[in-house]
Amino acid sequence: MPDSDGTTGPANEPTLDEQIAAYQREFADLDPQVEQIVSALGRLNRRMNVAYGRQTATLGISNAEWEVLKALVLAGQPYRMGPGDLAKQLGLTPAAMTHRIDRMVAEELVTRDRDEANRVRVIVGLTDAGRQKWLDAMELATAFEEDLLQDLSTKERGILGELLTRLLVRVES
Amino acid sequence: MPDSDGTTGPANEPTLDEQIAAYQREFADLDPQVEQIVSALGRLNRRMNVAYGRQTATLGISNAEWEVLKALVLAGQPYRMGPGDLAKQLGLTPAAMTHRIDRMVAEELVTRDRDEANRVRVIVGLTDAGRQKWLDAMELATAFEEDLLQDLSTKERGILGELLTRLLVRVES
DNA sequence: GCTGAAGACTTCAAAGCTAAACTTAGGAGC
DNA sequence: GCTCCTAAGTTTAGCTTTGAAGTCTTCAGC
Repeated sequence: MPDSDGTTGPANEPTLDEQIAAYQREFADLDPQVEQIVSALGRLNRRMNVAYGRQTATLGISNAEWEVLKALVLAGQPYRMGPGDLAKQLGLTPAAMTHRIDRMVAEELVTRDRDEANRVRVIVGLTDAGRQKWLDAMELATAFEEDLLQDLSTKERGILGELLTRLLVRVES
Repeated sequence: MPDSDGTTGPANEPTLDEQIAAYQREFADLDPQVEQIVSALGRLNRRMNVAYGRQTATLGISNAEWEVLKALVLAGQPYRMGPGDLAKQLGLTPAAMTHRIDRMVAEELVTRDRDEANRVRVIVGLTDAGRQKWLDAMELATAFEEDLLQDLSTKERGILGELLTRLLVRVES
């Protein structure tokens, strides 16, 4: 759902094809095939994050908070992690994690306790309300994702997943 | 380049497979195929942005500034756009655009002038130095992207590009 | 059992973003 | 040719994140 009305102004965002053509004009040795993949990845992701943002907003949380809930659920029962590990997974500084946890504790999505066995450490735990928020968000997200992939057959989905995973393996190793 | 040394601490980021398995445990009606695609997309994009960030940093600019340069080049000769149109393309508020242009004018990457034909409007233009930065960044970026796709054959690249484009069309229309 | 050092947050100051109020130029209606 | 309205940017206040400095455990060595 972009501003599909052409009435907004003179400069609409170029289409993917226009974008690639323009880059080729400006940078001669560009591989259009590579550019198509990379640009599509970037644009897709931006659109998806906007969509997720709209969904989490209807639940009264932010995408940032949703990320924390995801990490805690991912950790599995009993849904506990240290702030440092959370920060690493989310790609944040420890300072940002401290503040984010502050807010989420105030909203009662998570708890923060000192680890009695090792009082340097802190343990962040998911509350029931937090787990429920994650479930609600998951419901919305999976519906959106299914809709996104609607035009792809099961076979095509398999191929796409496999190709993306190979790229990911290359970047993460 | 993640923290591939396991020495960093107890909680390493789960692999994609572990992540999907965990979500399935916690959310029964999850389609693993869909989840693989969506999660791979998200993780890929995060890694890529980190990589781009390292590259632009070596050129003395930020990813944010690079985005502005890209938009101006994309507009084509004579590389001029209004702040409002820039903001729309980059997904920023006009306020953020004002500040970002302030910084880039100070760094002499762009110019800001009032449109004499319509004095409500402002015109942001690319300087020669700005265009050169874009070229330098493009050089680094294409090398990285080619490396990222190294394991995919030409045919596989074509398939991937086509599938991603179909998803993008669905989200952008 | 003291002391120094390392580790795990937290605090503080500064950068960048958003939302909302404000300023100014251009047009429409009378 | 005023007056109101709209559009385009800018300014301001508040929030989130970062980087650096600070605090408080724990542990290793003596």
